[in-house]
Amino acid sequence: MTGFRDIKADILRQIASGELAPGGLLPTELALTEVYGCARATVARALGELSDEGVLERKRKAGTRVRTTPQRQARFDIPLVRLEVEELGHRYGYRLLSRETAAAPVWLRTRLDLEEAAVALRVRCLHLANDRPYQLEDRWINLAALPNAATIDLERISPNEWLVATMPFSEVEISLSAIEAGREESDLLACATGAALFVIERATWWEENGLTHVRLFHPPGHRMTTRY
Amino acid sequence: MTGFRDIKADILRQIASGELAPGGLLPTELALTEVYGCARATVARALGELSDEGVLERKRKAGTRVRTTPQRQARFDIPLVRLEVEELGHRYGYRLLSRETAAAPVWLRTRLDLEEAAVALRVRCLHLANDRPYQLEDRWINLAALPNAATIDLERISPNEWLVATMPFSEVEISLSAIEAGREESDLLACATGAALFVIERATWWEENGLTHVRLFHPPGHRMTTRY
DNA sequence: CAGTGGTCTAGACCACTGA
DNA sequence: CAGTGGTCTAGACCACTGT
Repeated sequence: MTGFRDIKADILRQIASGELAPGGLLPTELALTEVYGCARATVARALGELSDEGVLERKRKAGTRVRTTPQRQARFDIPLVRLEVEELGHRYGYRLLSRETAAAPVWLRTRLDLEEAAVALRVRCLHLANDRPYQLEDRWINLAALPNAATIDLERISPNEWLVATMPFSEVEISLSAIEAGREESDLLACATGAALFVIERATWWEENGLTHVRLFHPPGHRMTTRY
Repeated sequence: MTGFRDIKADILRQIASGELAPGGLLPTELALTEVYGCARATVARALGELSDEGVLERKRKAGTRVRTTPQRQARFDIPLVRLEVEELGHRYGYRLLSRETAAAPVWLRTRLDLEEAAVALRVRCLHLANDRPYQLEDRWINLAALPNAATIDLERISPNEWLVATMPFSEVEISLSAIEAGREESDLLACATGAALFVIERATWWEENGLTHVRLFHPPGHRMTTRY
């Protein structure tokens, strides 16, 4: 019995072993049904998935080729902080640092495409693993889009968690970078001023309306890892 | 005509609008064929893809549910440095810094599961964008697995590029982090000592054999971004 | 054990695109 | 314009798993 997984595995094997060179042309789907003794839909699924994964390149009439430079993609899971901490076997803790309503600063308006008069809720909080700082969250919420946010009891539930449960989103932009810890960040994260922090930045929209922007700071040594 | 994309879009819309609550149960595939007026395979494809994307959760007999905490995944493309630079509209440059053969240090042997006597080629080079440092590459290549590496003209082609064209791989681990620039890194990347560098680390195996390990350092301000 | 998803088949029509 | 992939249909059998 030849399943679509078998076909994928066989093609990957052929690429690895050199039988299929980068840029090389594969047989047509119809020809492959005879090679593998299965229906065309099965071959189509195998090739289609390999194409999605960036291994193959498919064009009508031109056929299916092995990508010359395999489009490597790294997929990272972005779980809730709480679950991430618990997954590590640590005790999760949460502390609200500050919460204030203010006019949205220019950079935020630019980033989320907000109106000039936009008002935002700024929340800063700390996520702990075994009582040690794990992640510092600095969030801005567009109150025009999410008026309920103003009434949430943020002492008990983190904005992260509330938003995930509440908010639909249509578009997300995630950005990773490194930054030197300022005086404040180093205090809160219990590290040296000037230390290298790993920063995850996320902006979220719903139907063209900017909803929220958050910067998540991790203390030195933090790693985001994926394997495939 | 109802295609699988239409079905996906409609389900996402229902989740966003609240018609389908997190944890909520969807109708069975068979029931949905009547809702959308299409074959079961079409519904199956739509639900299957949403499941792969982490929006839905499917179990036999139990049915299909909306994930309570949407398993958000961020996909980042990891292209060849040269292409990445050219994509930005900059002129790509490359400079070989050093190249030496040495016994593999302990951390490398541990990381790649190498034998005690393993010998490695260490290559350090700099990738430039418009003559300014863009990425510092510090690579170790396991010569037992890739003996050809010793004979490559690394003045002309970067190890990155050579490996992509030459090397099949079965397993990759990518790790992102932030690190303070040491004296050497800051010199080469034209930034201050102690500046926060964004680091991409990648280890590659082929059939249980460690092939190469590389650390890619980016100067302050560098961002890795994705949108979906 | 019965209901649900997971996969496959054989056939069909269409859209795109290279020759 | 002809060949290729992209998608759909109607039907089938199976594997898993909750009841």
